[in-house]
Amino acid sequence: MDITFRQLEIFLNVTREGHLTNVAKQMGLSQSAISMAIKDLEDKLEHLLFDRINKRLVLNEKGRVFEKEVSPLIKRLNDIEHEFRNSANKGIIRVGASTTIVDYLMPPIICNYMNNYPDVRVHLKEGNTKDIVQLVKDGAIDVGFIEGLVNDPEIIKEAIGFDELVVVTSDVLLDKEVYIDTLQDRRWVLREEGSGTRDVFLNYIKDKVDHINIFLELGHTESIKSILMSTQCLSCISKIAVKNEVADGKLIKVRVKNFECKREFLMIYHKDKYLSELFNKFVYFTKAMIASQIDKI
Amino acid sequence: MDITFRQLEIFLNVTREGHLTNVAKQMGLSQSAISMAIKDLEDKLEHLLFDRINKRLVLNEKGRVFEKEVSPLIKRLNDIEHEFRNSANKGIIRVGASTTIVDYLMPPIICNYMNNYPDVRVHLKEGNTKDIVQLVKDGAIDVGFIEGLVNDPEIIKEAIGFDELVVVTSDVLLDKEVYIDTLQDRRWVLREEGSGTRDVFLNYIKDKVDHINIFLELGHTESIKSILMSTQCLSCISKIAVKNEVADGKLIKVRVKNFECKREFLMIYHKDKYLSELFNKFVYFTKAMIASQIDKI
DNA sequence: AACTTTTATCAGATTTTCTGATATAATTCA
DNA sequence: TGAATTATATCAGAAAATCTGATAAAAGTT
Repeated sequence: MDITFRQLEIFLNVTREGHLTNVAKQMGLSQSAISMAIKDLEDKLEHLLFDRINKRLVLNEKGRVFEKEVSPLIKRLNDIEHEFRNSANKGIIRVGASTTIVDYLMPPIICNYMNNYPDVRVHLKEGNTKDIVQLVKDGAIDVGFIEGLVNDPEIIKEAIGFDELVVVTSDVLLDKEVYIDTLQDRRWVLREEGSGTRDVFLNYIKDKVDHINIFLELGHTESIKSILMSTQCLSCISKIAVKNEVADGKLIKVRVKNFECKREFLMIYHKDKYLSELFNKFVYFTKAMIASQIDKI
Repeated sequence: MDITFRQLEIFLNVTREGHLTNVAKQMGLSQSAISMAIKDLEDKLEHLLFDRINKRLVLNEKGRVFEKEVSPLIKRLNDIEHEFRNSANKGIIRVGASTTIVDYLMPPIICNYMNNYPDVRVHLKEGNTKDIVQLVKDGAIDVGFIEGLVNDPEIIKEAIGFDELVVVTSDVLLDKEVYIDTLQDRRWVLREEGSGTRDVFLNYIKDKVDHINIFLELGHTESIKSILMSTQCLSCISKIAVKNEVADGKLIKVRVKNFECKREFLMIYHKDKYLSELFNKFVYFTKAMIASQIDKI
């Protein structure tokens, strides 16, 4: 019904050889198979491609353009097929990560990974924990890194490290030991609803304080840090996110008594995900890198 | 045994649709046919291309690169096939022509033809009559234009116009009526052996003179003209070749009495040549152009 | 829990492709 | 010149590939 790959290969061989018989031998087929394949191709294209001159088939004016146009494509397709078969380290991996991880852990990891696997492209998607879980469930990403909790029968999760949320501010008066309830009426800047960081914090303190004064909600940790540095607000965000600012003295880690707000970083993927060599290597590499990143803090 | 065009098309459709069932409907095939085609492709490539997540097939990290690489090639192949079928005016025509025709008739014709048929490439080969005949017999050129005679059962020939050989010089003393035998001892510059022009001239005068003083033999008509203009030698070459120089007074056409050395221009092609629409149009166009060119002289 | 939807797989039907024999046509050789 | 050789074309039937319809399996929906 349609032109086949095979016919094009036979065509190109005949083009090169000029003799059906040679091509037949070369390809381990009968002469009649070659003859019929060429005829069929000509029928389908509605033009003769060869002039039958003496005992040879020579490309005619139409066949020449066809050869010229088709030949590089077939070569390329053969290359792709061959290359694809023996290239375990080639692919396009889609990764999703929630905000803190995207901003503070992933960039150096991806960068390092891509240096080690130059034929793998990594697409990085950002989203809150809920978004990332949904993307994994849809198969829109291969693997997700999240800060929150999941509980879904479709999803396989692996803990890859601990994170700690700390209370920070630029108010020097708070550079001392305090109890959390003495802070509950100060102006707090938190991440927007749906954020894992926010949920974990609010969940953790709900037994310790009866309310908290949420003054501002922002989508990005970086914006929160900017606000903190220019006002006397407080926030509770990942230790990793404020590592540099605390070291430089731009922000102060408030020493809240009995406050140990930890959470896990999780790697998640779909239970039906086929674990290709490439995928496994990526996961292995990334887990190792994240562990070493966390250790540094 | 090998990956087929069909499988790649099915693969790309599944890629787009995500559902085998939809693709099956779309392509008018059963769902199992699609399923088996995909499985077979995966087997041949030795990698899974899709993750089977819930009721859908979603590209995995390997499938994504394959899709990215293969998709443009398949699109291009489909385009070529479609375009080729309905493009009567596209091709690569190989033309051979002997020296005089190549130099003085073909250039404007080819140029004009290519303006009218922008999708046809013309390859022009030069050679003496014998060479051109052999190229036609081998099918290495589609059509030849020659000045000499042929007689070969394989070759179809058509007269396309008359040419006249004239005696020319820059010696002003010869601007008068003369007999050929009064010139035989002057210095003649002729084309090399094997040239149609030379053969026709020598054959024509062999009954009129007993010898001729060949002073110099050159491969190209233009070189002969250069020599003529800087010495007082004579030559006998095509009227067409010296048209401009005679008009400008740079060369003189010697009025030799009883000298009418004519020959035919022939168009030749192989008897087994398939006369495609494109070929016929080219031949028609070229014949008309040559006739009009010759008329101008 | 029953129904629906979707993919996977199997055996057999269908279609395509290939083979082996033969026809045709031209060239080479005796 | 005529026989042998060499090449392509074509045909009928064999072999292989592809497709269908039925059924299984698995998950979502009602």
